[in-house]
Amino acid sequence: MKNEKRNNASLSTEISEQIKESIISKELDVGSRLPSELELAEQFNVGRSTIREALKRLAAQSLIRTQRGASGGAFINHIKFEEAHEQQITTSILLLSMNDVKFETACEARFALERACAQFAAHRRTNTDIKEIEKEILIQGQSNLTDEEFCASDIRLHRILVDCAKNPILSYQLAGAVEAMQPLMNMITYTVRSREKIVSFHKTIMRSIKNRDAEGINVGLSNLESYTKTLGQNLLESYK
Amino acid sequence: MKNEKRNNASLSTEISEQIKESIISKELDVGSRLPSELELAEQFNVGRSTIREALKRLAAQSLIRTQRGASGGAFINHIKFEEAHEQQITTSILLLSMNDVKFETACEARFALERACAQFAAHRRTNTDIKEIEKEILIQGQSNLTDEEFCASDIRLHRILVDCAKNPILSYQLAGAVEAMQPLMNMITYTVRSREKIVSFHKTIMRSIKNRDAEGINVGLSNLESYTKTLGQNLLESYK
DNA sequence: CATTTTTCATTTGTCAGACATTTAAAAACA
DNA sequence: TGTTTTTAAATGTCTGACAAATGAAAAATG
Repeated sequence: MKNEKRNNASLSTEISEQIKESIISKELDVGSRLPSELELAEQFNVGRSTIREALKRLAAQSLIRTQRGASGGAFINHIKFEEAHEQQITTSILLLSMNDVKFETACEARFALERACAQFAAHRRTNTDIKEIEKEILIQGQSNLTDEEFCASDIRLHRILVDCAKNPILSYQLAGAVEAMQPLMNMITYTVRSREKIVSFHKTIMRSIKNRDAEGINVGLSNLESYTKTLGQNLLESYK
Repeated sequence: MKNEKRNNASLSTEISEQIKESIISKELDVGSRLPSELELAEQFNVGRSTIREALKRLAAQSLIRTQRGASGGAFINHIKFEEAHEQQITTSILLLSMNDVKFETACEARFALERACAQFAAHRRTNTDIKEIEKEILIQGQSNLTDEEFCASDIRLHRILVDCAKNPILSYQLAGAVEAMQPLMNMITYTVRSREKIVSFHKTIMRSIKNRDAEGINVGLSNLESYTKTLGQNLLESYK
């Protein structure tokens, strides 16, 4: 771990950046323990609170986890898909809501990404996948379902769809992207309410997956896309 | 801002979570200022250092930025694509390197995502895009190029390719995914060295973009994919 | 009066020392 | 040997102090 000064950022920022680089460059192994806060403070020649603030920064990014007590300390964290996923979604949601992205743009991106796994999904879907999708479609048909429950099931369904591709990286990237756009999508389904049609699209897509018909999946997704876009447009015009 | 206690996490974690939710739920507007650290400490009934650690957590996620001096403080940050991008890449790189993802899986995901924008790229590419791609291809042909420079140009080229789709969300998601996999990819190009072939694939893809031939782009990307996979396999077997 | 300089109050950044709390290992004990 | 107690090390928190930055008000200056 080096000990140089670079820009004019705060000490705690610099220190956290240095440790971060050590982690990324694998100077520090996963699971290994950092020196105690007191030792780090001596090494970097700063106060303990400065070190603590640096460590909190790293903890916020799941780069380390801390443990209290004897033989406790800060350990290099093994980042799992779940954690990374959570973070990605939070960031993406904020990004979308703060940069007034057009609904059309978000919609286009979302379905383009989903279509990206159609080919794999058609080849690799299991019977379990089909059953799970059927389960969600059944749920979505219940008339006593709240909007929240319907949307939650919608998210699950699309996630299963993505998981059909049996590529964890694809799942990670896509699930993040799709879920991040869901708040925008929910705005639509909450207001316009068009469950029957959406469910019918889901059914079509499901049949294509069952038949291992990649092109059919793509068509189904594209249909759902244009329907969603229309809904979005109507909603927008109703505000004028 | 509420003031309840929930789980058994540390105070600073809880406080940062509470503020985070206030930001996501838009209780707090972008650009607005949080109370000063002293005021927050009083509000939450904790010491100032606890508040500071909570704020550092939020700063690490780009949710707030802090400014010193009179009328300084912590401000809700407007997250821009650039920042979110950086974070996403860091997380993804660590995720990939820590979860021993198969090269084949990463490769498949990467090119599937890139193909997702072929259709749009074919329709929307501008002449400027073409020029920029040609520029990178020229660079990649230079024989005195270091491996680092070649890889950097490779990244830029694929990023331009993605940007051809003129969908900022697609660009954000894909560029993140593609760049995160680059270290794995670099491992290949560094060792096996086969620039001529890669450049020839790039040229084919470029021609398809120029001709607005979406299918051609897909074929070109798929060819590049299978070639890259072969290289990866050879490299793996040479280690046996 | 207008402009420049100075002062000042506010706020974050850092440090030092103290105590609380947690936890694993060592020591004492039965 | 097995159980309980003690102890030491580490993070978590609080307090008070000072440094440094910074904008605004006040004062000095022409």
